[in-house]
Amino acid sequence: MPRDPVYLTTPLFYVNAEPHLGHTYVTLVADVLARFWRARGRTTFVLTGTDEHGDKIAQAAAAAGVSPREHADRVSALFRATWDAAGLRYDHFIRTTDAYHVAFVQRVLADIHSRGEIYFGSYRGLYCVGCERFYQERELVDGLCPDHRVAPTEIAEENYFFRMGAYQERLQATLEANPGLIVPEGYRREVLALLREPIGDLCISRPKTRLAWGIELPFDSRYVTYVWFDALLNYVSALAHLGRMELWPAAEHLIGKDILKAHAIFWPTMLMAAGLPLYRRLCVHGHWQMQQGKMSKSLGNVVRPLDVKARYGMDAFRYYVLRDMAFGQDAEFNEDSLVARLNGDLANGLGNLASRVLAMQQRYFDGVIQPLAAEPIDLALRSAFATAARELDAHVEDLAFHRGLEAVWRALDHANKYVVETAPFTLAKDPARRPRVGAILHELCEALRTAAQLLAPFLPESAERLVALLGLPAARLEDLELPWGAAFAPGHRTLPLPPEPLFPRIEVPAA
RNA sequence: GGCGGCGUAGCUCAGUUGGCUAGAGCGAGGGUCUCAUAAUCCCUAGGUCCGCGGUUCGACUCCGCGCGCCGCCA
Repeated sequence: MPRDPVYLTTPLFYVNAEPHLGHTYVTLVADVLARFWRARGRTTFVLTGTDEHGDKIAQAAAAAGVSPREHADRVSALFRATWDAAGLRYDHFIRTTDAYHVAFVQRVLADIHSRGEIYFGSYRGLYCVGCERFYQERELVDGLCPDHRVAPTEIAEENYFFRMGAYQERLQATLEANPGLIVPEGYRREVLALLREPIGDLCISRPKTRLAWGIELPFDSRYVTYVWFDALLNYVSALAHLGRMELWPAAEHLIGKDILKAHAIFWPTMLMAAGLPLYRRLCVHGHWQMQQGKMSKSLGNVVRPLDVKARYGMDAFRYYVLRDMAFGQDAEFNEDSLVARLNGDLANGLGNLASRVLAMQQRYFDGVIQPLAAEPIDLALRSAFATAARELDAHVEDLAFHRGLEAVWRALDHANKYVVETAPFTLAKDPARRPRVGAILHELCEALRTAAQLLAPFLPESAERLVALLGLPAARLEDLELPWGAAFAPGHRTLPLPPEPLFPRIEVPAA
C-alpha cells in the first residue's frame, strides 16, 4: 500500500546571524524524519533556505559597507555550506530573493488584492526615527525609546492590510476539528486561546521611504511587502517553481515556538485567502537553553554546528540533541551531558556491543556466520528488537524522538544482557558447544543489523559503518522487511574489527 | 491583570481513563564476568510525589486555594 508523501519544511533562516544550535536542531529533525520515512516507503521532500529581506539586513549590510544582496549572498551561502558539511540533506534550498519566489509572491498578492482581501488604510503609532520603527507604549522606558532615550513621535502612516480577521472563525473551527493540526497539543491550545480574542487585520507593507529592501507590491510601487507574505509563501513558491505542487497538502512545518503565531494564525489565513488547502501539520519545538555562567567551556555560548561536529562527530551531536530534548519542550544544551550520552549510550552501549560481538565472531569463526538455533532465550532477544521497532515507529510519528531512541536502547541493553547470560566466551572453551556459540553470535549479528537499520535515520554514518563491518551493503539499511535470520547467507563473513571503535569514548579530565 | 503550562529520588525525567509495598536512565556505593572501548552484567538510593484543604472505600493521578518557576496575551 503506497503511503502518503511527506513534505518537511524548516523555517527560513534570517540572514542576520550565522548558523547556530537552534537552526541546526530544526534542520536536523527534518533530516531525521526524511531519512526515517524514506526508508519506510514514503516519498519525502525537505525544504530549507534563507529569509533575506527587511530592515535588519539592510542595516547590517550598510554597516558592513556592502549591498544587502552581497550580505545576503554571503550568509545564505554559509547556511547552505554548513548543512552540506554537517550531512544535513535537503531537496531544495530556497532564498526569498530568488526571482521565482519574488514573482510568486507578487502573483499571490495581486490575486488576493484583486479580490478585495487587501485594503489601504492608515494607522497612528509612536515612531522612533533613530530606530526606524514603531514602538508599543509598553516597550518604552519612561516614555522614551529604550535605545535612543528620545521621545518617539506620533506619526500616521498609510499601509496595506490583509483582511486576516475575516478568517478567524473559519480558522478556529478548523483548529477545533483537527486535534493533530498543531503538535504538541499544548501549542494548539495556546493558539485556540489566542483565537478567543479578535485577531484583527495584518499590516503587510512598508513604504519604500522607510524600507527599500523588500518585494515591491504589484499594485503600488511605493511599497514593499513586509515579512509575512514574503517569508511564509516560500513553502508554496518552491513547490510551484519545481512543479511539485502535488506535495502541498502533505506539508509538515517544523518551527520553533517563537514563530508559532505567524505559522498558526497568519499563515493559515493567508492560505485561505489564496484558496489553497491548509498544511497537514505544524510541529512546534522548544528552545535550547544555554546555561549562563556555567557555559560550555569549549563550545561557547553560541553553539556552532561544525565545531561540535569537529569535536565529537556529527552522529554524537545528532544523538545528543534528539535524545535529550523532548520535542516541544525546552531543553538545556550542556556539553557534559553530550559527553555523558556519547560515553554512556553510544560507546558503552551500542559501540561496545558491536566490538564484543564482532571480535568473538572473528576469533571463534574467522568471521563466518553459523546456523541459528532459536532457543527460548534467543527468541526473547528477537522479541526485544521487534518491540523496539514498533515503539520507534509510534514515537517518531509523534515526534517523540527521545522516547523512540530510548526504546531502541532497551533492546540494545537486552542484547548486552544476552551476551552475559548466554556467555558464548565461556561456551567457546568446550569444543562440543561450538555450534551453540555460533548460533548465539548469529543472533547478535542480527541484533546489530537490526539496530543499524533502526538507528540509520539518527546515526547515518555510524549505521553505515556498522553494516559494513557486518559485511552487508549500505542499501540493506533501508530493507526493513528483511526477516530475522535472512540477512546473512550461509558462509557469509563479517569483517575483522578495525582498530578505531565505532564511538571512541571521550576521556573527561578530572576536575 | 487575563489565559495556559509546569513543580515526582543528587541530576534529567516516566507515571495512560484515580487502586497491589511510587518507577527509569545517569551520577554515587558495593559485587561479578573477562568476549569487549577498565566496557558488560548484578545489587544498593528508602524520595513530605511544591504546600494546605476537599471529593472518594482509596489520589502523585480529580476539585479549590496558596506558593514558586515559565510561556503567551494585554
